[in-house]
Parts: sequence; C-alpha cells; structure tokens
Amino acid sequence: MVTLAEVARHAGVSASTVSYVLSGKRSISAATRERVERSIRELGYHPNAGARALASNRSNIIALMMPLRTDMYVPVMMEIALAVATTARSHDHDVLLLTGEEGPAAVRRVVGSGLADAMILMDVELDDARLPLLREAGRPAVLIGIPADPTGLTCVDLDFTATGALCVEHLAELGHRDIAVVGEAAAVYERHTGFAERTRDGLRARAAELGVRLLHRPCEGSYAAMAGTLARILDERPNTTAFIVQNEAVIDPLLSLLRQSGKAVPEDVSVVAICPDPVAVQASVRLTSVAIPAQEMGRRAVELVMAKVRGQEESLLDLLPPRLTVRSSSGPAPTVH
Amino acid sequence: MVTLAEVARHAGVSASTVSYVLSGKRSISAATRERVERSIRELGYHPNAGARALASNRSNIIALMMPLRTDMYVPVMMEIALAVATTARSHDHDVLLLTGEEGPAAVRRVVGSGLADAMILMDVELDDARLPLLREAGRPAVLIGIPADPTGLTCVDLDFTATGALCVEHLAELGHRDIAVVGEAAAVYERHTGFAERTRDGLRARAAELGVRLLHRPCEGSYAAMAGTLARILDERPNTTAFIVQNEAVIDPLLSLLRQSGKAVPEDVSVVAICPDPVAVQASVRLTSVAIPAQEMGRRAVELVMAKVRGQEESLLDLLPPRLTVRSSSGPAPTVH
DNA sequence: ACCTTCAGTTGAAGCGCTTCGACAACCAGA
DNA sequence: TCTGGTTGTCGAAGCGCTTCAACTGAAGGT
Repeated sequence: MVTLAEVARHAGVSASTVSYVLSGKRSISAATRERVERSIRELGYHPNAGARALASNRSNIIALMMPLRTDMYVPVMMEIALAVATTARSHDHDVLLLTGEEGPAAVRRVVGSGLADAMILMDVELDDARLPLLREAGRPAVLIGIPADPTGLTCVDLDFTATGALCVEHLAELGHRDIAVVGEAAAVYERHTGFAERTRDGLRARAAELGVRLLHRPCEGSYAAMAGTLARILDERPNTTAFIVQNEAVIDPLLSLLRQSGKAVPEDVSVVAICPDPVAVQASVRLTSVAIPAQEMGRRAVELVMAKVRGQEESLLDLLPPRLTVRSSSGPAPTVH
Repeated sequence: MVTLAEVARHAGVSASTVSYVLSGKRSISAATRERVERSIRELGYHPNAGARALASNRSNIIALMMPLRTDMYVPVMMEIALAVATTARSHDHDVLLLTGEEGPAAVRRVVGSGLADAMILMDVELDDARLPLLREAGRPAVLIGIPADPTGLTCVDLDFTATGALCVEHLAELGHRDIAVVGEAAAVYERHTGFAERTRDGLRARAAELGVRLLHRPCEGSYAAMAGTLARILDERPNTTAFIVQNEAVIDPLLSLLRQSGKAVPEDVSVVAICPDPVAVQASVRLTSVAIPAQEMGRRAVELVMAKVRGQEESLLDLLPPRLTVRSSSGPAPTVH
C-alpha cells in the first residue's frame, strides 16, 4: 500500500505538504500542487481511511439506520437508501447500512466507536426507542419521519397530514361524498408509525370540515386481503364513490377487483393513491396520486446532516408539501338517478 | 470519549492487557479479565474504530456494491442487502453501501483506502467492468451473480439454468406443449445480465429436449407493457397453454389480463413464476413458483467472504439448486376438442 | 534601507489502538 | 536445588494520517 510519506518523497516535499494539498486547508503554490498531484496519480495513492479517521477524528461515514419491516412498502425505503448513498458520495462521505436487528444499541455502538460522523434514521415511530440515546449522544442526526416529540431533533418528511387533506379535497371538489380509505397494514398503526397516523388524521379532519363521509380501513398487502377489505367497505357503505389507497401493494389488486365487479374507473368510482410516481403510472389505470418523494427525502436528509456535521444549521422540521397529480383515475362523482 | 488507556488506569492494568481482554489473543487470568470488563462497563468504553483499523490493518467493514437499476426487481435486492447486513453483524462486521453511481472506480477507492476488508458485488454482468479491478486488487470478494468467466472468483447465485429447465419440466409433465415465457425488460438482456440469459438458455435447452414449443418475450414492468406482450404472444401462438413469468412486476397484471380475457387459471392456462415466495403467495392466485432465495444468497455471500478474510476457503461457484413449489396456478394442459 | 506581512513549507507531536518481545512468577520434573 | 516450560502481564514501537507552531523568503510599505 502506498503511503502519504512515499508520495511526499516521490514529489520531493514534506508529508504535511501532501496532506495540505489533499485537504486544501492551507495555500499551496500551483507548482507544488501540480507535482504532488502527479505523484499521487503515478503511485496510485489512496489515503488510508483508518489513519485519517484517527488523526482527524472524522470518519467521513454516515450511518443509515433502516429497520426492516416486511409490512412496509420496500421500494420507497430502497429509493431513499440509494438517494442517501449517492448524495453522501457527493459530499465525500460513505454510508454504513444498519438494520433494526441490533436495536437501539446500534446507536450507542456507532456513536461510541466513532465509526460514523452522523446518523440518519428511517422508519421512525412516534415514541421511538432510539431517540433518547440519540439525544444524549449529541451527534449530528436527522430523522426521516417525525416522532411525537421532535424538540431538538431535525426531521425530514412528506407532510402526511396535508397529504391526507389534499386527497380528500380533490375528491370533494369532484363531488364525492362517500370516500373509503385503504390504509396500511394494521400492524403499522399498532406500532404508532407517524406517517400512517398523520395521514389518517389529515384525512379525517378535512373530511369533517368538508362534510364528507369517510371510512378508514387498514389492509394487508395481499390480493386476498384487498378483496376482503373491499367487500367489507362496499357492504358498510354501498354508496362509496371514491377510494384513497395508501398501501401501495394493493393498488393493482384494488383496480383489478373493481374491474371484476363491473365498476369503471373513473366513471363509477374514483381512485387516488399515495405512492411514488412510477408506481402511479405503471398501474393498469394511470392513477391520480400524491407522490411520495423518496429521493428528495433522502437527498435532503443528507444535506441537513452534513450541514450539522459542519456545525451549521439548527434543528428543524423539514416538511415537504404534498403534490397531487391528476391522471386518469379520478373524475366527477356519478350522479344519482 | 473514553479511551483504552483510561480503562487500563481504572482497572489498574496496562493498556495491552485491556487490548488482550478485548481480543482474546492472549490468555488472561479470570480475576484480571473480570476487573477489566467491569471497568469497561462502568466507563461505557467503546474501542475507537479508526485507531483499531489503523493498528490492526482491518476495518471490520465489508462493502456491498449494489448498482441501481430501475428496471430490476427491487425487493429482491433489498432482501439480499438486509440479509448481508445482519449476517455481517453476526460476524462483528458492518456493511458499507455503495451504489453503481461511482462506477468501477469505487472498487479502487474502497480497496485502496482500506475502508473495507472485503467486497460483495451485486447485479453482476457477464462482462462486468468491475472484475478486472477486483482481480488485480486481490481483496477478498464474493459476487452475487456469475460473470462469463468466473475463474479465480467466488460466486453465489441461484442456478438459473436449472431454474429455467425446472419450469419447463414441470409444465411439460402436465402435458403443456406450447409455453410462453414473459422475460425481464429488454434492457436487462441488452446489458448481458447473467441470470436472465442463463434462465433463457435453461428454458430453451430443456424445451428442445422435451419437444416443447417455447416463445420467449421480454417485457417491461408496467401493466400496459404486459397487455401488449400478452396480445402479441396470443397472436403468434394462439395455442399457448402455459406461461412462465420472470419479471415479477407483471405477475399481477398478467393474472388480471388473463381473467379479463376469460381464461381461467389453472384450468385454461397454467402460470409458473420465478420470484420470492412471499410474492407468489400474495398474488391473486397462489402461484406455482421457483423461489428466489434472496436471504440465503445474502447470507452465503457473507459467510464465504468472511472465510476468505480469515484466509480459508478457495474460490468456488456456489450454485443454489432451484426448488419448485406447486401451488394453485398450474395444472394439466386442457384437452383439445 | 528597514521592518512588516504573508504565502508557502516544514518538523514534530500526537490520534487510540495492536502486537511483539521481554520478563516475572509460578509449577513440575529431575 | 536447579532447570525448563507455562502463564499472565507489561512497555514500547509503531500503524498513516492531521495539524500546530515555527520558519523562510519575497513582496509591500515607509
């Protein structure tokens, strides 16, 4: 392995000069810089990560903690993770992948060992066990999702309350008065995952304001579960003319079931989905939807956490405003004969 | 931050003794060990990762390189990644997440800087640009997927040739003589991704042996694409009585389209999928399928790469045998009237 | 001509750990 | 009693980098 010292010798300068060329923390004459850079290239030098971390007390790594829930929609997680990784690289950092397996202790381990300079936490619950550790650790951290008490923490998330409200508004404007919501799996609510509860609250509040009748039902991710949920919904509210779907796994099953029961979309029933845009356009009907900006969330989380590492930026709540795109699955409520 | 030296002072021993207690590389009296461990607990000591890496020349990190392809089925990737992360933890290692963004250069960077002790590469192409770098680097590495020339490399993968063969056999035994294959997106083949080509080869070879007529068509991941592909297939081969689906994104669309065109599954047409088991059981028909053992692949990749880090284990090809589970989507070919 | 300033460079002191060789202290065998 | 082999512990030498204080010249001001 080539070391800094060898580069220095090869270029005829001192080790510290090479270090300063690399970090840019002191001015270096153009000639010297040139010479050093040539030596680095010729020798194929790469600074040793461990030595660098030890001397500078910075690892240039950010930890991404991503609990695995099989009942959560995976592609969104994945998209966030990849956005985090690529954005981190553009800040000259790498990403360490932590699963939920290890539990809250992972926070202590990573912080204590100086393995990572900062952390990004995903799948945050309202009363998350990792938060006390995080607060006491005092390391730069950003949450994707919002806990019950976000004081002193920085959080990024889609504004799910507004998202719920927006869906209801759109359908209410089209004249729908009986709306059914196909929510996430029951376990998601039982775990008090913020986004699911907030969406529900947003839906309910706006529905009440607009005088719309709302039926909210959780639903597992299988075709059979969707069939059961749909049957129950139509049984309880035969006049339902619109559906809002949050569990992306059952979007296609729902459309398929509606088709089978002779209901045309959007002539007979409207459907609004809360999902990433690609999912909305690949479904059998191009769906009116509120996008989940997974990439944007990942990107912002990194920007915010890097700012913290640099010592800038206070804690804040970064709520992304929802954006509803009208496509072919929503239309005026059918007129009653 | 608590250091090893402080622990040593607190326990009344030398720094090296503490180090040996931690690593177990020398025998330590029970009494001393006890005392040191108590000090560690009381002070809340965590060894500094950078210092450790510098001194021992091992980072206890393995890099997972996962190129992002939006045309690849994401959940499988995710499942592998999570399996890799948790298995790595059980070997006292962490996982660094690298995307394809950086290209082959990432290999050089990670190896050169000593950031990772080993690498696991996903989404390997037949003629992968990362392989020359990997070979010359001489670091422990394992591929998930198999390149055209795997000499000197260790690879883990499902035996996709056998998988293709198995699907055809199953359907041939049931009497099907006209089988259509819904493949991955065209781009996957154009990129020469090993698994897709090998599956196709396995399908074709076995079909030829068994005297079965096979139609292989790539298909993008949307409902519209599946509709187009299905129409073409039925146009070209009206007598098709069975489908083999490799692109998991269009499984539900296919079932939905078959239903719409009045074809019952499995009475009129049989469907066999190549997908993770959860996908097979959550579809609208419980699918006969060959499982993609994502977790198993991730787990094995880590075991193999850790063995290499320890200096054991030669390079080898770890081909997992396919397992076909008969469910409710395949049955005897309909008799011609 | 002299002093100041500052850009450019350097040597040396660590960062916190691992590991090697040395060395007591002890036990068993002769 | 002495020798030889364990066993348990320690001191010191790095690992490869960053960074601080200090130094050297040359440019600029008076």
